[in-house]
Amino acid sequence: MPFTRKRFGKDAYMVREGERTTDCSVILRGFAFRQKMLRDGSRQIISIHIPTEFVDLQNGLLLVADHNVQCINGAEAATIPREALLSLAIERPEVLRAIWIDTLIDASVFREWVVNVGRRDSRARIAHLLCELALRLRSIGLVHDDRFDFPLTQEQLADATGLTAVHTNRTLQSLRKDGLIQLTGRSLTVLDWDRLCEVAEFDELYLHHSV
Amino acid sequence: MPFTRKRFGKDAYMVREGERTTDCSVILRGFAFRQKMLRDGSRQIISIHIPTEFVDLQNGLLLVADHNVQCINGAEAATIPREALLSLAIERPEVLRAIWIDTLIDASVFREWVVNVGRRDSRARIAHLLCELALRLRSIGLVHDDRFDFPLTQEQLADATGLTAVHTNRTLQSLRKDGLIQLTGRSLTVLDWDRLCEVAEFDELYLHHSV
DNA sequence: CGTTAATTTGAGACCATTCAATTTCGGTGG
DNA sequence: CCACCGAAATTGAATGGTCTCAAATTAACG
Repeated sequence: MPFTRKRFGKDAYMVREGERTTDCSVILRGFAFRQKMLRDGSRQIISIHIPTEFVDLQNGLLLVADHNVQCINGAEAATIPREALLSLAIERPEVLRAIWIDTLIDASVFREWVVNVGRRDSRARIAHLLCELALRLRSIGLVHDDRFDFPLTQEQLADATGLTAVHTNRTLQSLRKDGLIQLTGRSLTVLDWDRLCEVAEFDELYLHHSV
Repeated sequence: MPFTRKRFGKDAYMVREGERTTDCSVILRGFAFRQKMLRDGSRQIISIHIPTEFVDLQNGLLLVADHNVQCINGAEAATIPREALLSLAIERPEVLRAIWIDTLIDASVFREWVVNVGRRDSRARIAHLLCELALRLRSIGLVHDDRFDFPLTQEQLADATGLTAVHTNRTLQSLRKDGLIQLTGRSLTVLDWDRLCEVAEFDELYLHHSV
């Protein structure tokens, strides 16, 4: 399948809202997130994406991007022209199936994020985001001894959880004080997985890892 | 295509979280919504669905439901066995394309809801939900003179916007006082579409109606 | 009509925000 | 290697939007 390898610098945009879409990208290295900006300058991060994941599969059929995709500390991606992906999907049903499942799981994650920002308090919100990220990173082998790379700044974490940076800071301190996590620099260690899940009311069903 | 016509009573569950899925349903009459319950009894409504829409297309490939689907004031749906839908999709690429687009737009709506509950204040949240619903209802001809059927109770509206019922009530009053909407019984009239959109910071791009 | 569900109102408390200042950290050049 | 710099993290204090709880009013329904 034809693809182009692309490098993105720190905080670079991979897709911009309103742009006509032409291709889909898989992250090869680094992290990215989807986000929307509001007029007052505030930002909502909608999902975080890790290597091996598509960040914009919807570009396969939707002609205009409805949100931004931004990478975090520089990333590398494989960009595939829309037509190449579509024709492969039509030729090989198992590819189509995989793509569709990916889309469906994406949607499931979005639903859980609605619940997260809509109904959980600040501790649970942040804990939930960490649980999700830990599990997804584990599935691609990027967690070692309950420790993984956590590239988000506290401001970005705030934008992902619908909180302010200040309150995110205080909430993280609260989680640390309780011995749930350790967060230094860009490295996060889950000290007590069970209690973290408990605080987050985390149920991994929505990730559909078994499918 | 084989399907069963099903009737659902007031507040009846069409799909339950954790259940093994077997089929997909299209709403023929009435409204439904997707929701998740938290342990403390609080509920987050994730999306609202109107006639002609699939409520659980993800059941085509995901084997376990990750959320509940509940109808509002009684509804009627056409239930299609998973296999029938899948084999039709494989036979006829244009059907598959339509199904995939539907899934993608669904996901786009979820993303916008994340933004809504994550970053907008109570007035904007409710206004935004109303704008979205009005536009979608208009596209199937259910809006007349800027008036449409609004079946949600204030408690359900609260669960959809991540607010409490009390605060939803006060916010609705505020929108009424400003002459933006009229809401009596189960009938909603948009009195000033432009200003309502303004309050909501509504941009219909994410609905992808042109695709 | 009677009964329950839904809406409305009031008052007080609290979680999260805002704004501003300070400290720490990571990177860069002298 | 250290001084410097900007970004990120942290702290404090005051404000405010939303919540909680409880009661009263209105609407819906058999």
